[in-house]
Amino acid sequence: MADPHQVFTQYIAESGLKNTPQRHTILEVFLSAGKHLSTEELYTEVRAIEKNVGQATVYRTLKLLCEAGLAKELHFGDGIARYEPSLGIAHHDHLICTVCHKNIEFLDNTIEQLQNELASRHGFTLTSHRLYLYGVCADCQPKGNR
Amino acid sequence: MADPHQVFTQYIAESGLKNTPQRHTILEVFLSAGKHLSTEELYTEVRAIEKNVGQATVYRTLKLLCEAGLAKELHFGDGIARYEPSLGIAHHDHLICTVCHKNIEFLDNTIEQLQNELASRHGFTLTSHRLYLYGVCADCQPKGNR
DNA sequence: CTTGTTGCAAAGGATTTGCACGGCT
DNA sequence: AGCCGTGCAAATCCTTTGCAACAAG
Repeated sequence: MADPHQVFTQYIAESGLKNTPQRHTILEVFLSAGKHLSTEELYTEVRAIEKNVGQATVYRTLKLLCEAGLAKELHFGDGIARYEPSLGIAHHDHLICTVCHKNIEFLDNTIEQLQNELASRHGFTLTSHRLYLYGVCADCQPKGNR
Repeated sequence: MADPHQVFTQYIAESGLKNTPQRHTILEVFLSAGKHLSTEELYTEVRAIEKNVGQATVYRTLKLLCEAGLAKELHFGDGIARYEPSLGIAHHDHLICTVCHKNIEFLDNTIEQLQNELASRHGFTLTSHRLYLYGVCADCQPKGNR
């Protein structure tokens, strides 16, 4: 269970929306990409399969996927939005190399818990959070070790 | 010491740049704002003092301030960049209300330390990080307590 | 049939850039 | 004089939106 297409279909039905081939193609490509995709990258890959898809549809569908809880929007600091699948994927944060843009996903339960405590201490009901660590990865260290 | 104008002047000198009235006016307004400013807000406030300043200069100066370590760029998720002074201001993160956009600054040393450990565990040299907690503040809770 | 959906192109909003003029140094 | 900085407007970049044709329920 927890099949993304199924979840999507259900979300669509519940919202009175419609099930179109474009949407499922986009979801398909999005899920199988295996990495964070920008809208443009996703658009390009989708176009490789189905040429009759406009970028507007990719933007609209990506937004839909976020609402359906199937995708998460990420901002790595370069001004363009990236997306990653989120269904059945454990929450995690990102460690990003500012040189090669490689990124590592991590999860630190202690940090997560501290965040929740902190929010409730301020009377907030936490809905989401984003933690981005920017640095230089081992391969990109200035003192060339290679 | 650690007078921002002084730091700025020094940075400018070291970089072979020039000391202009616009730059100092912008810095002045920026420092005295006492809150996070978008480029447009800063531009508007600067214009109230000196009408002969273009927004391009505000953008350019803000970038300069970031390079000089006097400002930090923030992204609250609405697609527009905001800035806050950073010189002599302790590092902190942000807790943002998704309803009224009010934001609280906080610092949790344990979280900070865990981030560093995490980064070095992955071979990264951490240069900066951003932690954004999004939620609903006490005043904006759905079940109207008022 | 009714209403949501699509692709295209135009519109938008934020930020950047080209350029000729003006001002430090 | 030389060079950086400035304002203005045009240009970009990413994303959204209007619209007429189209397709799903």
